[in-house]
Amino acid sequence: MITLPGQIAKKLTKALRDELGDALPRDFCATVTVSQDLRYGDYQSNEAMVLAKVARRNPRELAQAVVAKLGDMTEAEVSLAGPGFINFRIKSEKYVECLMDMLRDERLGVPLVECPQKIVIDFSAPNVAKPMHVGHIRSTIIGDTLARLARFMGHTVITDNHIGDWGTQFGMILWGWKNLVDQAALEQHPIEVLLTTYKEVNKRCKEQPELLEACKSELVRLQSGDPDNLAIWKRCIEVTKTGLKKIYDQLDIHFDYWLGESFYNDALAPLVKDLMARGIARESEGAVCVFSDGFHAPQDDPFLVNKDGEWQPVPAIIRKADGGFLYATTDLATLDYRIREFQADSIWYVVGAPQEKHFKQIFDIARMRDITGDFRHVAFGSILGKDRRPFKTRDGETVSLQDVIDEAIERAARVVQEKSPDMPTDEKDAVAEAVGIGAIKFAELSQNRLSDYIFDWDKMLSLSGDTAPYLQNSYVRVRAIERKSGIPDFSVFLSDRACIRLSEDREINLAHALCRFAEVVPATLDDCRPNLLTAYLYDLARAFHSFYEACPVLRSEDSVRFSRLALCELTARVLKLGMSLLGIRMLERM
RNA sequence: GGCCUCGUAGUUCAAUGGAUAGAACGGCCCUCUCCUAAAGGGCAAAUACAGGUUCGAUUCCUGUCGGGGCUACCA
Repeated sequence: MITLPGQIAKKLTKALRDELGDALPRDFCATVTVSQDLRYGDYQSNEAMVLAKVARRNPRELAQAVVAKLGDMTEAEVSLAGPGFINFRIKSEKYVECLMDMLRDERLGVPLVECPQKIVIDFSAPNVAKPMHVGHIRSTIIGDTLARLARFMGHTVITDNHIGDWGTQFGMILWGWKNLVDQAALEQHPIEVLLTTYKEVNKRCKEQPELLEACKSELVRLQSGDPDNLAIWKRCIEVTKTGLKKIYDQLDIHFDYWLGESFYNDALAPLVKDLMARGIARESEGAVCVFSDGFHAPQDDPFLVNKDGEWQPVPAIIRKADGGFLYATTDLATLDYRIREFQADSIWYVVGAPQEKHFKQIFDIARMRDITGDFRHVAFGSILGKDRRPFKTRDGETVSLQDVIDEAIERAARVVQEKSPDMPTDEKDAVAEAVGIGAIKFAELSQNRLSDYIFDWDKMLSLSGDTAPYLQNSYVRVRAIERKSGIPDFSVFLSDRACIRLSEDREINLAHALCRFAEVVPATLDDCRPNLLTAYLYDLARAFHSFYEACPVLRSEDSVRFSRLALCELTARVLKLGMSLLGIRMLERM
């Protein structure tokens, strides 16, 4: 199935080829975009103005010629405007056809990708014994949405939670476990005790440098295989995983694998040896490093930095002078494993923007090793505090993710109590959870992925305006209409009588919005930008609410009633599917 | 110092080089005998500064000012 703008683009491409002949590149494909201002049309193309330069022709004259070549289109009325815009106003019957197609299609018109890939998505990745805080929201929620989108588009997706289960924090935890922890309390509240222990040792280390040494030696003992320390370490991971899974279940986020850093432990020494043997890595100042191989121009080289007008090496260190391995070493082993064992075509790392250089180096080392694949660092901006400075993570003042979730559900519960006091308690709880968690996810996904944003309780947990509950409410409104319509099964009812008629402005607006779903979903995944989908769904819900106020459904008759019921049902389906791609639940009542 | 990134209504955010820069919150007006008012309909309000590229710049380039990040043994 081809989207509406896709059909137009195809014909436009042909018209341009007829007009320009060989001046057009062989693989040229015209783009048709949604008009910003609906007075000009529904879709527009700027190709004439862009290509006029290449063809050395007057843009308006070229556009004129292309419009003539297009002739009468079955899809749209074509017009020419300004310096060479080609505008398309979709014919009403074409919208009707599109809506009818959607009614019969489970995918609601969204095409599958032409070349399905196997994609490993690496996201969330919290550290053991340190609970998730607001800083983990972005990776966790964006990563989950990308996984859902990619699967829906037809890719094979493997989600992998690369937890930090082998870091230097274990020195402190081990020392604390042996010297501070009350074993009885640990049995009762393992996660809380683990956290307070870590915080306490961290605090003491800052005051007593000699304690830090004790912690380091605990770490060395762990890494050299001391059975006591290994047992404690394993117990920490178990406890942490149990706690994490509770949050993930609540968020409805699940992983295919939990291959943490420790999983790659045995692969590190051979990897470094291999890199040295192949001349990719060498010793420098006692450490083993990968330096630039001169493949890139200096300004694009992730292993060089300009200092006082000269290019200085910034190697990736893969083994410390003391023999220890680092983040980069583990990531190289991880990439290796994913390509070899998972047969991945592509790996997406949903990790903050500050690590851009790290990933450039990792991907470049993969190139040096002749490992090929589509490696992407899906970066995102930082979460800032009110003072516009990065949210601090080590001052103990960070808000935990669980607190954010609890607060969101609590706020939602108050609204449910206020709006629907007669609802059964069980349902109230379910609504509060879906609304609260939906609000968090939607707020996160509405942001431009790459911009920093300021964390604000009221904004993150807002329940009115451009938020998840606004969309959930439009779905609830449809469901209320459908319940009262007395029609038992909508899929049967709608397939029996194929007729939609659009006359009111608000019906046409709604129809337009519904048909756009098919083009928005692929675009969202192409750029890894969930905010395209949230913005679209909000637009759709707005069109629906507006339609709902002006166009009575159940009180209208015959074909109008049928037509409006069909619009309602399609709105519900698009909203439900769209929100499910964002990992947000819809409700029958609220 | 060098490199990267960001500066948009009072506030928080949008806008593949496109036409009159969109929303939300907050502010000010309206709308519940009517399918859930968690809603709808209005009003006021913004591209840091200075140049350049072109039919056209919030977007690309240069410079200035300001925030953040990175810049060899943390992850």
